[in-house]
Amino acid sequence: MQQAKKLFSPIDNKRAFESVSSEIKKLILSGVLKPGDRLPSEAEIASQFKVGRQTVREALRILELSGFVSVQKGYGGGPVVKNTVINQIASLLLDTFQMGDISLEQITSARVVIEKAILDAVIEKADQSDIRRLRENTARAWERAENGLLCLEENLEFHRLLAKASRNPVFVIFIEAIVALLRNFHTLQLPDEGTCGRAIKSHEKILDSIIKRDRKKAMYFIERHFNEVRDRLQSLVAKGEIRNSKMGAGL
Amino acid sequence: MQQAKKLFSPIDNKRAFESVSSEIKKLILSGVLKPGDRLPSEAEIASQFKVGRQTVREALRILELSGFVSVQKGYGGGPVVKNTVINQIASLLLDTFQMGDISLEQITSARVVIEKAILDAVIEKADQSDIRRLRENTARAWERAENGLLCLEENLEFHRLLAKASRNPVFVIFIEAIVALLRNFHTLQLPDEGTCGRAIKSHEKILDSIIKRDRKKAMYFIERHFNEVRDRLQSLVAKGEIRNSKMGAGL
DNA sequence: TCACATTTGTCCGTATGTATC
DNA sequence: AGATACATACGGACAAATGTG
Repeated sequence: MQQAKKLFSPIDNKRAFESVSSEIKKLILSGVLKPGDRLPSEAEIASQFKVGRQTVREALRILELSGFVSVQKGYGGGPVVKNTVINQIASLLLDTFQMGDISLEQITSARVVIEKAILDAVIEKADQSDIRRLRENTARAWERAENGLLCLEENLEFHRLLAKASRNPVFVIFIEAIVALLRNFHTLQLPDEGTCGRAIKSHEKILDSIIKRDRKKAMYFIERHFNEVRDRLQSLVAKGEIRNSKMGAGL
Repeated sequence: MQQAKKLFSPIDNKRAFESVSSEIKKLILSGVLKPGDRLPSEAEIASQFKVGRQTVREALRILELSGFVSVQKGYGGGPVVKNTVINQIASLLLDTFQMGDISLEQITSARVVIEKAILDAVIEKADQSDIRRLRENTARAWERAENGLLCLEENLEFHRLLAKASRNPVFVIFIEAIVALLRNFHTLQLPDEGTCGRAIKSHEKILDSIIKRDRKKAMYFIERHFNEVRDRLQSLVAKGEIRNSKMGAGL
C-alpha cells in the first residue's frame, strides 16, 4: 500500500516493484542519493517499503540495468548508487544493431554528421587541457603501436575525447553509443598493425588541424578517416567475418 | 572501462538470471523468436532452464526494461516478444537529462545538427508516401488548432516522421530521444494556440521545400523554426517555470 | 587458517489478483 | 457467474560470496 502524493494521479496499475524502483529513482534524480552512496540491504529496503524481498530484487534489477545502482555480494556489499546511464544507452543501441535494424552504412553516415559537428565545436572551444589530452592519447597509441601492440582502445578513446571537448554531453552520449557499436565490430576481427598506424596518423592530422584552428583541413581529414574505417569494416562484412544480426550476446 | 577478455576465466561469475535473460535475448537477436511470439509461462521457462521462478522473473524484468518483451497478466497472458528497444533508449536519455547533466542549449544545438542532416537525406530520398504522411500530419495539426485544441503531439510527430523519412534508424533513435526530452519541457508549460500555429506554419514551409527539393530554403526554414522553439523554451526557463540545471527535482 | 557475520543469490510453497472462456 | 490459467506477491529457508577478527 503506497501513499498517494498527488491527488487523483497514481492509479495503482503499477506493479509493486515498479513503485519501489521509481521511488528509489526519484531519490537519485532529485539528488538525495548521490553516486557512491550505499543503499540499505534488500531485507531492510523490503521492510521499509513493507514489501517482500522478491519485489525489492526486481526493483533493483531495473535500477541496475538502467545504470543507477550496482550490487555487490557479501559482507559490506549491497546496492550502491552509480551513474552509468550513458553506458546503458550504448548497450541498448548495440542491441538494436544486433537485431539487424541498423546497417554499417547507416551508423557511419550518422557518425560523420555528428563528429563533424563535434569537430566544429572543438575547433571553436577547445582549450589547452583538451589539446593536451588528445596529444597524450595519440602518444600512448604510438607507444603501443611501436611495441607491436594493438591500439584499438586508444583510437576509440580519441573520438570520445573529441566528443568531450565539444562540451556537449548530448554528443558525448551519441558518440559513446556509436563507439560501443564499432568496438563490437573490432573485437570480432582485431585490426592489424597497419590499420592501427593509419588511424593514429589520421588522428594526428585532425589534432593538428584543431590546434591550428583550420576548420577546412580538419573536415577533410576526418572525412577521409571515416571513409577508411568504413571501407575496412565493410570488407570484413563482405568476407563474412562479421554477421550483422547474430553477434555474441555476451555483455 | 577495461574490457580485457581474460582467458581461462568466464566460468560462473554470471548470475543465473543473467544467463537466462541472455539466452532468451540470444533467441530474439538471432531471429528464432520474433516480435509477437509468445514465450512459455514463467513456470514453464523455469522448469526448462531448471531454475526457480524468481530467477525467471528477474530475467523477464531485464528483458522487459530492455524492450524485448512485454508481460501481460491474466488468462492467455504471459511474456510476449516485442521490439521497443528504441523507446527504452529515449527513456534512459531522459533520465540523464533529469539528472541535470544536459542543458536546453546543448540539446538544441545537437538537435539542429541532426535534423539538418535528416532534412538533407529526406530531400534526397523522400518518396510520395513520406510526403503524404507529412502532409497528413500538418493537416491534422491544423484541424486541432482550428478547434482551439493544442497540437503538441502532432508537432512532435512531424519531426519523428521526418526522421523516419531519412531512412536511417540511427537518426530515428536520436530524434526519438530528443523529442522525448522536449515533450518533458512542454508538459510543464503547455504552448498556447499562437505558438502552436507558428510551429505548424514552419512545418508547412519545410514540407513545401522538401516537395520542391529546395535544399537551401529548407535549411533556412528549419533553422528559423529551431530558433523560435529555443527562444520560447528559454523564455520559460527565464521565467523560472522550468528549472534548467536540476529539472529532475521538479518532476 | 579458521570461524563468523552480513548480504546477495536462489528455490519453494502458498496465496491473491486478473483477464478470458 | 464460475472455472481456468496466468502473473503477481509474500515469507521462509538455505547456499554462496565476501569481508572481519
